[in-house]
Amino acid sequence: METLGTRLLSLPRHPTSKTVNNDHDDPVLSRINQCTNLNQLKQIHAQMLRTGLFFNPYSASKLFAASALSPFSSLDYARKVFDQIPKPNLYTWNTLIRVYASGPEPLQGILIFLRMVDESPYYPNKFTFPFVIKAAAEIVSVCVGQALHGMVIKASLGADVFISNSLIHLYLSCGDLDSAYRVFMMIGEKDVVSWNSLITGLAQKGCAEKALELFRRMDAESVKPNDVTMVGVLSACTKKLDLEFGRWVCSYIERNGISVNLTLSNAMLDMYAKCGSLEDAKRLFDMMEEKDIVTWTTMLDGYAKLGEYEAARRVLDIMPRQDIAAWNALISGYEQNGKPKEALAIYHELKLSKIAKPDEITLVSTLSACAQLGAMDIGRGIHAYVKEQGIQLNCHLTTSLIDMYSKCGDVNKALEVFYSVERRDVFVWSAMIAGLAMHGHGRAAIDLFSRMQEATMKPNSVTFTNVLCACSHAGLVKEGKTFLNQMEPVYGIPPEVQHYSCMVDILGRAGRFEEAVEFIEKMPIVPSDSVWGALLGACQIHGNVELAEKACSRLLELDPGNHGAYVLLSNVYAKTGKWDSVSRLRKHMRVTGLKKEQGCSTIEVNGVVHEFLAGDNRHPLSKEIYSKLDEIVARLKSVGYVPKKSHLLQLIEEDDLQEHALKLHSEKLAIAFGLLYMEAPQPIRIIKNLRVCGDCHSVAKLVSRLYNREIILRDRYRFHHFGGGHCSCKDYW
DNA sequence: ATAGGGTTAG
Repeated sequence: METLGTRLLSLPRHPTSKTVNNDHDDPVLSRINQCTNLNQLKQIHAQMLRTGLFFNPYSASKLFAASALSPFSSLDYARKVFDQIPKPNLYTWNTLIRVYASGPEPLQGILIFLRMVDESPYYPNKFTFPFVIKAAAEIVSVCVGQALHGMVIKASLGADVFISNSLIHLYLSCGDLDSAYRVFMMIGEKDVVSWNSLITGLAQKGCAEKALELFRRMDAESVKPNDVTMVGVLSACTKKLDLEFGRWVCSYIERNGISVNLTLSNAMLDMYAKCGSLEDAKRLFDMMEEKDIVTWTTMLDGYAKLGEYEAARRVLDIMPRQDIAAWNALISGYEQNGKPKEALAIYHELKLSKIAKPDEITLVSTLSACAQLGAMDIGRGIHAYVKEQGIQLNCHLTTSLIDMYSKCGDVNKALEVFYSVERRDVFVWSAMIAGLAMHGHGRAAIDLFSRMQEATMKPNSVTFTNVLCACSHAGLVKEGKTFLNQMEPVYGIPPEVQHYSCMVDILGRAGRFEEAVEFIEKMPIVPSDSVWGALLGACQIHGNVELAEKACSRLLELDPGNHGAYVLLSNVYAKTGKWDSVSRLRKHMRVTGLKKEQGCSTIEVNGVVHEFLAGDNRHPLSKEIYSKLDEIVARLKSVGYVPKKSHLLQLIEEDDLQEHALKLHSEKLAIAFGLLYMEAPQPIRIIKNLRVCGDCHSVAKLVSRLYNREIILRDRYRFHHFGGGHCSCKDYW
């Protein structure tokens, strides 16, 4: 135990320096700077305690700085050193705040700052503020930031360019663009970092155009940009997918002799890849003498996002170290390009190989793949993994879990996740509203929207799409109108085309065609294909031939390859018995080479996803499935089921052939398969890529009664819960 | 008496 006594006893061992004037004069202090590992530093620490040198605040500050800032430092050890120092000086306090601010627990930086103000004799100085403001930026606290900004002004440090630059960074990281800009304007002598802070922050916050504008102004005011500036500018180009300007920036860098370090090369590489020029990316990649893990991952991601999966895979296989980001790039490449099965295969490979540990991003991508596929067993497995690993649910992960459970058909489980978390951002709320909406719980979705406001969470444009979608699925016309009308005046969110589409859908489903048409004519933006699609969909439900033809032709003007439009129109003709028109349409489709998108149903049994196409024999158990289907149809007919032939797109003359074609619809195969191979109380969950047809809908209702089985069917637009002969959509879809 | 702000991939 070191005591005051030891210190005094040891003092005579430093006869030449009663006060230390220069680090080089003192052999111990100069040794601190020569340490190359923690053990050496600990030996000096021990010696300083023995000799008492440690109790000189200046000497202690030197030791502490080395323990906190040197390349071999450890925060744990640094903190122990700090706690031993009886009277840390201002430099020591500042250094501790600094290391916390850029470490894993920035909040500690703020708390240390408060302790310093409270218990030390020092006032924060011009060095303190940049560190503590950095901590506030890291925890994204605009309140703490504003309080610090106030202290800066009170301390008459408002003119310090270092502090101002930190404040710009802080305000931008909290999304307060106006304040950031105000601070920027107040700086008398802006330096290159002032510009960089603003440009980089704007680029990161999705204001790419503003960032580029600022870069032009910087040029005009002849402030010389540096490499960091160019990284920010390239990042803005990347966000805008502006290859042309990106190329110009690369040549600007060359022309102006800006030093190209690894970070800047990586930013250029990312710009080329994300803006779609794999050739440029590949050329740069091959030319780069120094590559780090970011270089490899950027290249991999570029290939994966542009669908060059083999090339992406090759990069993964040859890169020096496969960290989790590399795997994530491949998984999300598949998942975002609508290849969820491939995404899951990579995830499984990752788990088996144990090369890297899945992180939140891996899980978010994989859950999204599960949601696309309706693979709930696998999704549940991931949820279990999250719990097993003690991973805290952040808002991203919460949103993904809610989305996965909703889209896999278990909205109650989604609600359970929703209620289990403490933190809910606008995405979490919106996902839950969407989940309720797609399951037809329109009222519950709207109630949740009210609760969201009670929680003072500001809705965004997506929230409103989901709320309007809820109104549509539940047939809530009046409510839908109210929400749409409130968007701009009450919430400051101008309605976009998807909101108008939802409103047309709401009016159309309710059969209020005149109103719907008038609404389209009066809407303040040009109606898109989705608006006409919504009208056409409503015409199908109500069998409105005249309007269907009009909507279809408008839709085809905007999107000539939309085969769904033909299917819907054909359905309207069939529903109203206009078989010659059906025939004409068929012929037209044949001539123009338009094919109906193939219907496909998937069902997951024990973690394996089985896929069925209409009339398909690919399944190894195909024979059993078809005989089960025969049995089902026979049993249904015995209680009076008559196949609804109007739901055929093909024009088949003979009656039994028509019936046969209907029987082969993929969702019926999946139902038969589910009845055969899924244990009784568990519901049969099916995902269909297109809208479910009326005949399959009736069959599912009857099966749910006669076989006493719950069937949950997700089609392209919503969920159908069949039970006891009824469907949750109340035959309104 | 020591020092500070802005940087790329998922």
